[in-house]
Amino acid sequence: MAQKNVLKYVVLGLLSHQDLTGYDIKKLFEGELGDFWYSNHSQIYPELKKMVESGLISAYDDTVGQKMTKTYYTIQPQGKAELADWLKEPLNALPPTRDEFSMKLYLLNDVNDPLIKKLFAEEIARHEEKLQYLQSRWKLLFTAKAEQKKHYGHAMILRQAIRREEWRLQWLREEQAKLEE
Amino acid sequence: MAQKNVLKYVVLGLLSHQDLTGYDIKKLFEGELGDFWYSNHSQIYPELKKMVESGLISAYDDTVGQKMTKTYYTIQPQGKAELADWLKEPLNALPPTRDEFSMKLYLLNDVNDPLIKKLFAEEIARHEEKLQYLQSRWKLLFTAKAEQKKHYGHAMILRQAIRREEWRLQWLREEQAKLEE
DNA sequence: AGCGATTATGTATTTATTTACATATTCGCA
DNA sequence: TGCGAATATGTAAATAAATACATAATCGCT
Repeated sequence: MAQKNVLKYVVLGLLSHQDLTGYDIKKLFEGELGDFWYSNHSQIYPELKKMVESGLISAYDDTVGQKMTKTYYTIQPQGKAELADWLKEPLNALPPTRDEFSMKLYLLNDVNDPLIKKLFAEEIARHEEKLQYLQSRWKLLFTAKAEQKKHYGHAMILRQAIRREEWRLQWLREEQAKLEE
Repeated sequence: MAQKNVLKYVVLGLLSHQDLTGYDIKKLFEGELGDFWYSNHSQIYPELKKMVESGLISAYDDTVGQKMTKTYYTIQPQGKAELADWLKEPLNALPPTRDEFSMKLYLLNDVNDPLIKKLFAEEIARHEEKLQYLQSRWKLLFTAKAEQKKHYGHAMILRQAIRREEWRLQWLREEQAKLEE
């Protein structure tokens, strides 16, 4: 199960700010939210359907161009109540960490195995890439201080993600340096 | 799919050091490996069976007491080859982060919502607990410097996990302090 | 000798998630 | 005006993972 249908609450949370289409939600996961939550559109659309059926949200259509309709979803009182409950509830247990990089490192084990250096180079490269992306997001969204106050939670978790990447890179480089000795 | 059957390679990696039973593997996941990889026994036993069928590993029985048999698994040449291939392969794409704490923070958004403080207290408590556990593991396994060399990969990733928790706690406490202003 | 915790191994069911399949319209641009 | 990218929405199939169901022997202790 992994996460006790957190997607439902994430969707409720997003809809509690404004009406959105399934596509909007998909775009949010691909963009600014992607570093904290993600679901494929093949999960999003059925979930929205189920939520309408259970009365948590309602739907209305809008027309784009000549014939294309898009469906917006609105949170309903029942949905607001469930969202509030979830926010109050204690956090679920931390899901088990599954880290392929660490696992390979553990299995290689021998300091002199040339694959270890390759592994570090690879891991560093991808975390550098991620850090750059996150920093560009920060610049784009929160250069204006007023925005940091307005979207406090968002600013906080973006700061956290940036820190996480910086720290990971720091550790990776330290260990890499040790390997060179 | 999430992880392209990494469990198979993890099992191969573990068996490349020594023969193990399914229960041994389960115990490793519950113990020293649990911070880097984890699977339930309901996944482990069927996976071992499949691996025997495909010739990656072989099985032999041992008797405990009067009638209890336990099954050990041995890596076969084909398994060694597949393991070596996997270790050489580039890492799979980073799985999407799904962080319930961050998600709640994002959704709460309002600095003054009293739930934010509660959320931080909770998150700090559980990371403190995890850090303590990891530190006790380090003490137990690597107080002797010789062990750090012998199990280089293991020492490395345990250090990393400890760092990760320390850093996360540092960030959490910083943000918490900001909230008090 | 008995009892509870641990060892040991499995299957069944449900849920979550990914990948692939599938289709149609609209927007921006050259 | 034509074409490719983006918008928009779905379903199907496969895999990964969690939870629940199930059973039986052994070890350590009192």
